[in-house]
Amino acid sequence: MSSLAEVARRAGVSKATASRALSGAAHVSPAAKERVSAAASDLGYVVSSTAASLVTGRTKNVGVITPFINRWFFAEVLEGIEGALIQAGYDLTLFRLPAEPEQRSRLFHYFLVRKRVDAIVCVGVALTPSEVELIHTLRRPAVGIGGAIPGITTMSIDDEQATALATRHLISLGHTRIVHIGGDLGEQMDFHVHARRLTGFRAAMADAGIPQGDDFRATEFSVPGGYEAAMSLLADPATRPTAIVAGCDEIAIGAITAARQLGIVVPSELSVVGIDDHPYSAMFGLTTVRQRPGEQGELAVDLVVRAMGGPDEPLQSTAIDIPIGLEVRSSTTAPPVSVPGRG
Amino acid sequence: MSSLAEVARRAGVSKATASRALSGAAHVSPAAKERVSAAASDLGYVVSSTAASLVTGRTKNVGVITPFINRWFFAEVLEGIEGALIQAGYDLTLFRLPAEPEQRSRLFHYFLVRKRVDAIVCVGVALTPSEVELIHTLRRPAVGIGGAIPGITTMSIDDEQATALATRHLISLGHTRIVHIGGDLGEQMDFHVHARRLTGFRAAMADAGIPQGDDFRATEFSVPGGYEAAMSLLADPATRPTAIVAGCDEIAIGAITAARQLGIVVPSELSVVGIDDHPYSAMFGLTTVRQRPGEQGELAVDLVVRAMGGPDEPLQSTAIDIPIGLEVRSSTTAPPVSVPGRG
DNA sequence: TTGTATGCGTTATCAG
DNA sequence: CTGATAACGCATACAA
Repeated sequence: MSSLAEVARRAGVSKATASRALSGAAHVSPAAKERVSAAASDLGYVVSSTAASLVTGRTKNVGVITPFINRWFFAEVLEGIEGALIQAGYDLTLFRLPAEPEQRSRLFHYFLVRKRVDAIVCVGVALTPSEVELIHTLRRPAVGIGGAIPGITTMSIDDEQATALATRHLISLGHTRIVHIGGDLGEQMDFHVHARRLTGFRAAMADAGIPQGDDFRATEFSVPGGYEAAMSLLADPATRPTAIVAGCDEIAIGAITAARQLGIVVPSELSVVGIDDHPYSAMFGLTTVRQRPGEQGELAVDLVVRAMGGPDEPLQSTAIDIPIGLEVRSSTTAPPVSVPGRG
Repeated sequence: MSSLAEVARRAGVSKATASRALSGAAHVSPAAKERVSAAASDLGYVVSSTAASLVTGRTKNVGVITPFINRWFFAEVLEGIEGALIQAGYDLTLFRLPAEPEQRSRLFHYFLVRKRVDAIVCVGVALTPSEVELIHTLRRPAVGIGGAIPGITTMSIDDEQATALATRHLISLGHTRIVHIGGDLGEQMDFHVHARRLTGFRAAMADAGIPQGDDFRATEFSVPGGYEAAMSLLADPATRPTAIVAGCDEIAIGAITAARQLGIVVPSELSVVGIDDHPYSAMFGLTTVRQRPGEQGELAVDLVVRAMGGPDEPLQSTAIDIPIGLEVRSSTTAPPVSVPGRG
């Protein structure tokens, strides 16, 4: 309510020194500083960030774009971003990316562009070349999480390596009849993660010289999705695999639930491995490939904050590879019947 | 980049008419309007929201405060809020409420106060009287979700009625040995929902004249939490209950998983009912009490948007009761051994 | 219908 | 170290 002018008057100084005293940017005599702070707190003064932004050109606010809020990976990233941002003194304005191209365009050209944000963090959205160009003309640092985007700094796990790692773990245990339950290739997310995870799975199988037949089931990236897919996959004892590589932990958990329901013992009769290290995985003893989305969010904030602070050295257009690791629990073991091994 | 002045010059009009043409607020000749829009799109002009805010005093931005992002209820509410807000032309800046009092105070007195938001939506946070007072002196409409707050408009389900409804369902089926697995009363969330749900459970039991003994287990509001609690609760066949009222669906799902693991058949040997209607509930056939968090978020936005649009008629300080309903699936049935009924 | 002029609340420049 | 003063980019009251 009260303005800087009132604070200055009450402290008996000019607006300029009041501003300097409050922002702490320049040298002000201790006495003046003291009087100004006292006046400010008396009046309950708080800067108008809009006025400050108008003159500085900086908003102390970063925009986050994401297609989902209520999904584990995205929510986790968002939490990481939020924490890091508020610690760095920035606000976070949240934009959910609409699926429809027209709405999406409106987001970029109307909401994002009004000089409201100093930087942009995209999670799980593959910017189009024209969107990248828009961001560049805005001269705002941007970083992406979840996949590589030409022209901007991004970070993500290597999706092919993730399923490959999981698959090799199974193969090293002696499995050869392995099926991948992953995301629907038609309902791709922005970075083709479904396709990439399938590719990694098949590459690992091929590398091991394992012939591939009916090796893939598509389903929703959720527990019910994994449950349904596994229910049909495991129904026939004659044809069912000895191991499953799930596209994510939620699918894996659904598959384990289905197996239990069908009386199939995990891991002695069926091994299951997931990707994520979801908080629910430990309870199911799920062996999984660990990724820490929250830390990815924090790292992204580090990068944009540094880019905003420093001079105009624009963020390098690099694709950072987030390390992954295999978390071995009790959902994987050697297959029930001995199969011809390789060593 | 380009300013209104440039647009005006290019269109051959004054800044005033350019402004009027773009905002569409006042009458502008079709010809002028046409030229201005053309000039604006040629230049890729976009209003500076900070400059506009400075003069109008409105930011077209609402603040959302929530203690969690990555929990089903909160994320769901957030999605509802986000969608409604963007449709109404507002941005959403997200604040996660820190647990520590000092950080919390900083959030309110520093971040929230800088004339950045036109309104506030609190999700699952019980504002203190002084926080309510702060919001009132800011003269910003505010609405809360998740519990009643004296002095501001709030909405929530009736937590006592929710567990009471679930419990009565079980009682009507003939159960008398019922246990409530709910949240830890020590780790209360802001609105004492754990305590209120326990109260509703016990009230329903008392109303039915069922004597209560060891009738409550505290755990974490999560699948693993429900799993662990149920594992120990159900271990002894001699003492185990015939039915469980879970504090939320995730606990219920954990309990069902535990029961299956112990070879206890749901529902013939054990009935389980939850609260929420979580997307995973259908897969487990979980009978539950439905609440739609997303719709609560949308309703909250409706209210604040209306309050911002209209004159200074501040939001009524009412507590809106969100309707709930029982969703009967296959996790509940009559108890295994006949017990003395009442009718 | 249109143009002119003013002010929103700060920060930054430049003297002093 | 401090004080005037000029922007920042826009919306509006007022005059034409």
